[in-house]
Amino acid sequence: MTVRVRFPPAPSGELHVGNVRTAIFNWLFARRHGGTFILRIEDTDQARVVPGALESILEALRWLGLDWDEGPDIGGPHGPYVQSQRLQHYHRYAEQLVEAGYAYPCYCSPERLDEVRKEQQQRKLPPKYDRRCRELTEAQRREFVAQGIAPVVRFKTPADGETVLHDLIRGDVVFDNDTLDDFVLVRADGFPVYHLASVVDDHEMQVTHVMRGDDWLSSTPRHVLLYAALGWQPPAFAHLPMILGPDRAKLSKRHGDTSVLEFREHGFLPEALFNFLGLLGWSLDDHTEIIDRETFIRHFDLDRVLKSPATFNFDKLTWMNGVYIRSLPAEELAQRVQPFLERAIGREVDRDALRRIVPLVQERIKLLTEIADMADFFFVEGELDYSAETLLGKKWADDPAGAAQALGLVIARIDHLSLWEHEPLEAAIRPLAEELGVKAGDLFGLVRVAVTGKTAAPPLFQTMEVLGRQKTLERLRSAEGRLHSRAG
RNA sequence: GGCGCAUUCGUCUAGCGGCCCAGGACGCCGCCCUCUCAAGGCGGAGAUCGCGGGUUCGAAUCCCGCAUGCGCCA
Repeated sequence: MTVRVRFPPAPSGELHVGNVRTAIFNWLFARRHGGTFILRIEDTDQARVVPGALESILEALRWLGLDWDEGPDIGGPHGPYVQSQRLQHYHRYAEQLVEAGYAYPCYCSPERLDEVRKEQQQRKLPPKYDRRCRELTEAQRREFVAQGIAPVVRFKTPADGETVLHDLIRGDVVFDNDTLDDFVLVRADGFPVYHLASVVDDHEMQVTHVMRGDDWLSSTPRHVLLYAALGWQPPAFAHLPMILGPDRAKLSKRHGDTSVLEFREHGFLPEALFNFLGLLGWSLDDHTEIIDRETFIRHFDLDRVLKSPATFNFDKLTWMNGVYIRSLPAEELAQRVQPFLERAIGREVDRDALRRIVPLVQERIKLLTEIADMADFFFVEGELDYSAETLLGKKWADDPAGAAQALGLVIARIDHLSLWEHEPLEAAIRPLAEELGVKAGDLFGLVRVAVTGKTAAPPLFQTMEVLGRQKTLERLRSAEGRLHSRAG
């Protein structure tokens, strides 16, 4: 049997990291077993459909490198892959269920259902439909039809017995049928409810494994019952542990920036997010943390999926992102970082210049966005923005004249260097510290602020090399000048 | 309220009866390297394995209760 799995997002908002972990596990399972990964759009709840959401979901999946074999945009042998375009399928089976006595039309008004529910709550009973329309006579039914009441279709849940769910991750889970409701299959507006639509689609699309969040576990007995009533073989079920926010509640938009595309905006690499999410609820062994896509595919399986939920650990993701950034070829990192830098400084940057800068910052950034803070000074024209206090630091705070003199000497030493590279630069400047009777670090610190405007920056001499003779000297003279005017 | 699921360092996890008075990773702390910041190296603190009963020569690992958390149903 060849594996067929699906990922069914609702186009009601952006794809968030909790959902996408489910997509990753499904994708991995399909790729591991040479199976098919199906993308299906569950938009039967039309009121919740958000314009543009579908496109952004597809974009997020593509960004993470999750490709699908059948789906709304590419079609496939079991299309269409959008539920709102499949209504006739659901109606056909709903009718079949009614005719076979497994379902019935219900004409109860929302008001009546509300009253029933309230009364049950008062009597501390579980809220359940009281099944009043289950045994309507033909005459009563005709009467409702004559009144023009649009019915919902309800499933006739067995009053007793139990339904067993064989879950690949949690084992057998048993539900008493009397705790189940006569749930709605088709709403009054003719749209099917999730349970019907997903069962029908999973069957017609020949899905072999339903892997979804744990939050669906409680509704699965309904699905099992539906499969039986329709005379179908149910797929295998695997309920994945959920991802929690810092407050240990199911991760959602409420927890802030949880959308996949927002992670992209914040400078995370797709391969890092993929790695991190793939390790939430699954592990390769007792020590491997950095796992590339191919290794995931080679080893992923359900037997190492955990049962317990996992809290999303932002710090670890950030660390992992740094690992991936450091492992990138410089050329590639330059390419990835370019849009973030351009956005920060507000103009285009030259790729060749960036290529020379990247090696200096590569092991200093954990997020692509950090390129801005780390390298913007390379692109500043004219004066750098820093205070005299920053320039002088602790060492020179009481001796601006000394600092000015030191800068003057630095300038004199490097002004006419024949080779403007970091080694000769260092060879020219380092001995000066001893001559001045100051620690090398103190002299370098002064020069660093003069050249970069920052106290924390990439290595000084390489920075000077990349910055170039002209800009470096300009900045040193500017700093010297500021100190003179301050001292004077 | 009913039903269901889960419970190992702060967090992600290893562990499937003796190798564990519990291993790895993130984070935290210290030291080293060092021109700052990082990266890297070394070391440290951190879990009576939710609690209580069993079973067993022996339990984080098996069984039963309880507690707590979460989810679903409206």
